Amino acid sequence: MRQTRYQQIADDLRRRMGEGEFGAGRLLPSEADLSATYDASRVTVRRALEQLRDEGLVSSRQGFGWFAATDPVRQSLGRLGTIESQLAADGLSSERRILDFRFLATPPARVREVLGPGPVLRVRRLNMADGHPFAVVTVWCPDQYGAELSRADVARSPFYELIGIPLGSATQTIGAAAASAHDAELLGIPEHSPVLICERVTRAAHGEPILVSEHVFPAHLTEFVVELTHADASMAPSGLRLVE
Amino acid sequence: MRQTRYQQIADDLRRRMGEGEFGAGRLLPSEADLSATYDASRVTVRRALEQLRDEGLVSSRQGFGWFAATDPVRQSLGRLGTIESQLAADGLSSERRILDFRFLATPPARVREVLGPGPVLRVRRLNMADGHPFAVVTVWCPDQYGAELSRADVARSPFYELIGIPLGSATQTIGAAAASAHDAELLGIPEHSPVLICERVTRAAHGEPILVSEHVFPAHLTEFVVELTHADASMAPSGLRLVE
DNA sequence: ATGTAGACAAGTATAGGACAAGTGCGCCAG
DNA sequence: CTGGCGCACTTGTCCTATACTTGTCTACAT
Repeated sequence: MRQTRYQQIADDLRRRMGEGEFGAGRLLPSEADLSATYDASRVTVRRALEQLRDEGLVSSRQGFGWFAATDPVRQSLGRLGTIESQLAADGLSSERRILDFRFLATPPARVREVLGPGPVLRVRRLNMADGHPFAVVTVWCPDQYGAELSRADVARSPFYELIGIPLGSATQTIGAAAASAHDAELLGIPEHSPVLICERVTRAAHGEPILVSEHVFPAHLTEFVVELTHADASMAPSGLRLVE
Repeated sequence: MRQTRYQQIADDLRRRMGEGEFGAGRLLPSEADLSATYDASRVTVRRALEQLRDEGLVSSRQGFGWFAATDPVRQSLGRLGTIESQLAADGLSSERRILDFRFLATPPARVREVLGPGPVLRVRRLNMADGHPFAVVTVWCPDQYGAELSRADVARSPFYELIGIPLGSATQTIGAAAASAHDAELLGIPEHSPVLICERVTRAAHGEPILVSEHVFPAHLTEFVVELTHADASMAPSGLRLVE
């Protein structure tokens, strides 16, 4: 047994919810039904459901049942899956609208810090989910790798596939800020409303940084979920650090 | 024999783990299984596993099993340590100022969902770094565990130490919002300025949720860092999900 | 010092069951 | 048509039992 049974069931339910099988606030099958379909005891099914409840994906009412906590389409993006893959599973459009595609001789300071002083390709795009904008993404990539890419390439495929070299580790930084006028307009939210900002430095397998990306999400639409398999020795959220 | 048997086994297990045979928090074969496959006694297998435990590669729980401790997210989060330890390393003071300490007969709905309907202890505090506030923290804890705690206890020690039962996993949700008037005043920031909000459900080793906590940080002071040891198959930040 | 073999205690996961309490719905008496 | 009752079904909470796991110990061989 590689995993506990209730975790397998929780994973499967999470996946099924992600595929929209249980719609907006709809009821899930009863514990008895799930127990039968998974061929597991009710205790085990309950443990799986309770874990999903801890994650905020479902709620329950005695005598009534278990139901998806929020809108299924958005709910679909469970746990550590990626948004595009989840949307694809839903058959929903996850369109990448390219806003800007240009080579910069002198990148911003932060990008130079990571990628070095050379020229870079900067691509700015708007990610759409189900017809609505949900992220403004900017990607910086060294000239060397970006030179062979076309605007059409970038619109069609994820960036990482186009680079053509194996990726290694990445460092992801999550912060918050007030929306700039520009981002607010693109995302259809009021200026200065809160946004989540995720900066990511992706490195090649050999360790050299090859991509810097910044994702801006409306705060009311998005949140990050991190599973910690053993609780940290502190009440403070893990991974947090003070900046500047 | 140039090497001891248990060192050979430890080396082999280390190699197998390095090849990803036991990924992220997955269970290893039981001591009995390993004993059979390596044709060694259980004691010897244990010595090998204990060596790996000393190296931080695996953990174990009685009655459950051995599992790989190499979850990239958790590892990096753990490595970063807590804010308090960072402050201590910088020679800065950190203080916990208790704002409120009371028992609630009927907790908020979200807390009831996780902890159950019973009464809870709610502690609200202001975390200070170098004399400046940097977090408003609210912790909910079942009456059962909170009954023996005093206000002084909570001010002195981290909550997790006071509960006195071993902690298991946790689920951490990171989002952003505009600061409420109350939080803004406590943190010394303008109302509606962006804040990072981290909700955390901490479970005991046996899986029962025992703590719900909410941390509110000023966005300009704080960010989360997540290390991914192998880049995800998407440009989208890992762990993100859309909500409501 | 290292390894083998075995026995026992303590903890975990799961199955299966019983019962209480809450919900929704149809039926029936009025 | 309406109100109330009962029935079927649901979750919430307990219990026992079993199989399996790690933790710990003793005895013995190399």
